[in-house]
Amino acid sequence: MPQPHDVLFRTLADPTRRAIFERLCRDGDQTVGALTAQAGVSQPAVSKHLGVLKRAGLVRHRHEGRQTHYSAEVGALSPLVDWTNEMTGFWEGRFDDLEDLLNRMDQ
Amino acid sequence: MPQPHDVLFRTLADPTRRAIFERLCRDGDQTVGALTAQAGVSQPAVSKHLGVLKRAGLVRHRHEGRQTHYSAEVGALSPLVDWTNEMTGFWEGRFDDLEDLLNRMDQ
DNA sequence: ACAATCTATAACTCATTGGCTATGGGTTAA
DNA sequence: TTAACCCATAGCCAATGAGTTATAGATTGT
Repeated sequence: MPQPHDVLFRTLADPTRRAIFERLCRDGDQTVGALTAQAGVSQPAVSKHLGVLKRAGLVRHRHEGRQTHYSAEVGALSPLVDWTNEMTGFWEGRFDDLEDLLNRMDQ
Repeated sequence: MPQPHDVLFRTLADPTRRAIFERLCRDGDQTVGALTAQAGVSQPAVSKHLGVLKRAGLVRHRHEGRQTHYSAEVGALSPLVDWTNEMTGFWEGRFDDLEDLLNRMDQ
């Protein structure tokens, strides 16, 4: 029942977690250790954030030896884009309605 | 120091608050009473959410007699759009790099 | 003036959650 | 095998924040 964009908003609301996602978008594939090195929080905290990001569909992971590589799944952001388009679209819709009204008043 | 999109993510993370904003986008100008009628929470809760939305720049308000009208400020969403574009843009950037590399290898 | 109405604020409670340390499971190196 | 390393999970704590009721301020109606 939670809409797709709901999970995204909740997941990306935390600055630390969003920073991890941004890093993955910018620099691509990263190990947990590399992410921890610049996250400013402990490794378990990073792992937890990665778990949340994964359940939101925002990251994928693959095991390589004893380390895990995570990468961003940018396509998962589309519900967010859709939502913003919808919100601004409503406004344009009302603008069109106003135009229609004015046109009809002209005649 | 908080980036503009940070406030937006935090503000829109709450479902009740986001629903209020969506309502304002869809149906335009609304009084606190009208918003409370369909929010599923108490009037003080709605007022609080409106306060948060206002501090985020997402709504404007005007007083009309003893009631307050709120309206959506859709333009305030642009940092969100910019952020998503940036995230997907990084990915395209890496894709372009790959293309460049392949082109150079062709020659 | 008084009552009714609308909104905002105050004070409080409770659930959520982001952080930590400790530890276990799995993998590579000595 | 033993040690060192990487990551995930468990368990705990403290801060945040969304909700409530109570109430004050401001406006309209009687």
